[in-house]
Amino acid sequence: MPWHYDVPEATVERFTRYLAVLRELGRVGQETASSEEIAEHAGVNAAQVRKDLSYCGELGKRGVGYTVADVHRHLEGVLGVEEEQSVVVIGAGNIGSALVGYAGFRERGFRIAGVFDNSPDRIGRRVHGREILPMTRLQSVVRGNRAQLAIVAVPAGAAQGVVDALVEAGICCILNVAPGRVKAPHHVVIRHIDTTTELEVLSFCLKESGFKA
Amino acid sequence: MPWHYDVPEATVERFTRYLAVLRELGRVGQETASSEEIAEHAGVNAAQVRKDLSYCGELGKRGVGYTVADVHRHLEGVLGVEEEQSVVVIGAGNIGSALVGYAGFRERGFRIAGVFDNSPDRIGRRVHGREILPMTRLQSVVRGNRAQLAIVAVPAGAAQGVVDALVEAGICCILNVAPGRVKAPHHVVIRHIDTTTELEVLSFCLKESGFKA
DNA sequence: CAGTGTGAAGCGCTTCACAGCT
DNA sequence: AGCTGTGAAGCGCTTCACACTG
Repeated sequence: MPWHYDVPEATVERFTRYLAVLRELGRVGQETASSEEIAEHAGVNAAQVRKDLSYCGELGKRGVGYTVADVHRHLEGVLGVEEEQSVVVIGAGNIGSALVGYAGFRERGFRIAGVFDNSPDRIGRRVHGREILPMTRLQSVVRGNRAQLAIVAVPAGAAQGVVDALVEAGICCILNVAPGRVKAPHHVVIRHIDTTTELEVLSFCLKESGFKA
Repeated sequence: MPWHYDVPEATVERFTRYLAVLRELGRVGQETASSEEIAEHAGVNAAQVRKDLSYCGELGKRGVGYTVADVHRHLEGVLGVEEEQSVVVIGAGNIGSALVGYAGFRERGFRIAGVFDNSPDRIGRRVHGREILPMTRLQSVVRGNRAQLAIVAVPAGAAQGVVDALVEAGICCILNVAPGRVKAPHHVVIRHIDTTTELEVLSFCLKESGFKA
């Protein structure tokens, strides 16, 4: 994988959008696309698309555009989703269970390797066909599946402990769906999803009509 | 509400974090806090906290710090969550149902005014004690509850139609939990949550250890 | 003094504009 | 001619540094 310099986080986030756009264009049989066209679908500026894609080398043909299949494959490589990635989910409450049942993961290259919880009520039960495992099994499942990603979907108060356990088990990329921040060593990357926070921002937008998001 | 100029979106997002920090500090009975302390808990720079809070006017006392209860109340006002906001949820599948059952909304000032779906299998059933309503009831529920916020949790293909219906019903702030982008008139604010996208970004981080998020 | 409020510097992302391929 | 790739300008957010104040 020819990888040059450091890519802005914002660019990586757009990569995921471009990937979705190209997947769709490929599905309808389109062979090439201009930066203009990709930009249109992704909802960004065309120069932005060109600059972003240029991080991957010179993928386009001048006077022609980009080869859909080509760029698609390339972005999959850059994002590391050419082959299936194993993910563990911690927390089998409402949200954890919903995520386990979410078909979109599989379609986009993520396989759920295990679902964990520490509540005796839940351990042993099944969600969407998968047995809920005790946290004591975490390390062996992570290793057995070479899982590198984890989703934390537990109550706020339990999140820090879960993150610690994940780090201990060798996970270094974590998606935290619990509200509130958690601490982790520097080499661990944590991203947050907080639905309530999003609602609060939208609520702000209500008063501030001059606000554009 | 003394509101001056345009606030950067990044600042609004941090407001939600400060609010959480202050709520917690208030809960443990702390009366004042310095920008340093707030910054520590929120995981940002102290100067950032001061600059952000200065958008609300001069809330702090020099040589002392900020009055916790004061700033807390002020931020609630700025975010428009001093009093309960009604939210409608569209889509009663895995994720929509999980959100309806999520206690965190209520605690932070959001009340679910109605859950909708267009599947005859689901209409009339209950999720977490609430009856699933047909989309035909949307407009009257929105009006009856003066709902201004909506969460869309339907399959990607159905999202655009749902958004159109919401706009038609008078909603202008939408949280889209469905993958993919949707179009809406300029005055409508849409924010997106896409768990798979977050996983893709994390997957990128796996290869790029020089990447900091 | 301790800690806020803020102009100014710093920095990184976005957009422009155009040279350079095909 | 058409469209990419990219240096440079533009712009907005973050951080610094310090005047100012209780």
